[in-house]
Amino acid sequence: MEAATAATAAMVWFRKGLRVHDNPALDAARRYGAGAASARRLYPVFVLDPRYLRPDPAASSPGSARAGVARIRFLLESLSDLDARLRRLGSRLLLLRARDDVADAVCAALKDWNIGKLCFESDTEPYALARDKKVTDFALASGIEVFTPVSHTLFDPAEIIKKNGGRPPLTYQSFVSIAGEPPDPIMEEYSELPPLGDTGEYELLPVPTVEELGYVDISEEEIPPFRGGETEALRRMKESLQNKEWVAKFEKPKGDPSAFLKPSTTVLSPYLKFGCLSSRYFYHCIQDVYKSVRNHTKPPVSLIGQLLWRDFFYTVSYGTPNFDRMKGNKICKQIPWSENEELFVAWRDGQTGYPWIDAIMIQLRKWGWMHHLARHSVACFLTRGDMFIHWEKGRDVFERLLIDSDWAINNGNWMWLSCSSFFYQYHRIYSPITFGKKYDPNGNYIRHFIPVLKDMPREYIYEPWTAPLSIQKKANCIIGKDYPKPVVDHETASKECKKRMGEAYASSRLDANPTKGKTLNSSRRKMPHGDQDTSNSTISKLLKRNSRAE
DNA sequence: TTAGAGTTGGCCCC
DNA sequence: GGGGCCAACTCTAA
Repeated sequence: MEAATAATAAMVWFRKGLRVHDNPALDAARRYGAGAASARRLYPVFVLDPRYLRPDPAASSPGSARAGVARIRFLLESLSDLDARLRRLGSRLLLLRARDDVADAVCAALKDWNIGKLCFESDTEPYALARDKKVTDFALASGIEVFTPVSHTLFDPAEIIKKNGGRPPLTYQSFVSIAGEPPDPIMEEYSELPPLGDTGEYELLPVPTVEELGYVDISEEEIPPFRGGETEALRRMKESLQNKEWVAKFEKPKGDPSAFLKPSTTVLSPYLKFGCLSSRYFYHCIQDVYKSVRNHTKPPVSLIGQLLWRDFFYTVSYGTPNFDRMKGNKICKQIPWSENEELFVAWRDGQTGYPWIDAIMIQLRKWGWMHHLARHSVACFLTRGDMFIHWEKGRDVFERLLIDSDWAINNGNWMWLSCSSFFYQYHRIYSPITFGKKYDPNGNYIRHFIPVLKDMPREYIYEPWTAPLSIQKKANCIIGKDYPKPVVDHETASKECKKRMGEAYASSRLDANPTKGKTLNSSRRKMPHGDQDTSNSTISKLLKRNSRAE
């Protein structure tokens, strides 16, 4: 009876979905074999991926090649918490280390432990789809039952696409009108789980610390104020939802991006990313609050609206080939971004000379989290606003450093902010000076994340290069020595960017409709007087290029 | 073909 | 802090 009896052992394979509540994969695995004569066994498994966790000394900040140390820490905390919660139910987390490939490690365990049913949450990211296909193919070929419920998102992206005639809805409103109401979460609370199966010769690891993973030089790193795990996720959610008036009045664009001691949003995104919090359970709890108040805000700006945005991007990303790049991506504008490694590095390392931009990038590196509008500011600055650098470069930095880094949402928002898709009003540029000042005129946010500027007087904190030398000396911060001079002039850079965006758009109109001269004429007529010469020459260049192409 | 809508800009004026 | 303008984008629905 010690060894797992055939066909009554189930494995729940955790990847995202690091929670016990509203977890259909866990629920199915725990029910497997109920009523059968033989004893039931449950194997709750997580596989550590060395390619995700191995320190990369060549990286631009502490962490692995794929993830900054803040997210790695968050993941480890989430695993510890999951293990603790499973232990309270008489089980535990079986932590395995993959030698190389995670899928291979899962397949080996399935075979060695004689698993009859494998349950894991469906994951729509390309990397996960490939990995999961490998495991599913192996399991089915071995006669193992496989169950992969959709529970990371409110809705099933494939179903929404089907309802929309085979194509993903490309506007939020059309998404919302198709989506309807999400399925209810599983509300049952377990008092116990089936006993663990025998793991034989397998080495079961305790959840490692970041230090044990080989991150040695991080003692001086600021530890982000957000702890990983389901317990913290539920606590945080309850705390946010307790203030019913705040929930009812929540309007995303009105939040303060410079608030960092007490962020103006819930900061539940990293918990949703790892599945420490179920989006359906969160949705359900918000609806509960709405029932008890007279009025509440509505999508897209409301809290519910934010969850729907998440699902919107998941759906579009699932139905769009090459969603994570410009080339070969049908919904992405083809824009001739420039290459400038020096400017890019200044942006990435928080050395642009614009304190508002640099403070945000430093918060990203240290905390792995910034307010949504702060992300907008720096994304606009890197791409269409000031530097005209490819959104994929910025996407890579965010993807590695954010603790809530989410493939669908991150790529979607980078296309949005760079006016490559979804949003096209490239004349609207975030000012690296006035935008932050509006919320935080004293520059407290800047002073916290860029200590060298902490004594800069209020009137110069957003533009320290304009401070007289005597003031710089008094503030112990000489611009050009202690803090960089601006790497671009926003005035001229943003004008140049608008011009280039206009040209790129004109070019894409030509590509879309090469036979129609009409569109071209009308766009020429709309050109402002001062730019007449350059725009005409640009258009003639485009025409030439276009005729060559034909 | 066209009108209207689109999560969250800056600037100036009151 | 609210409203209108800037200069004009794309996509959808009719």
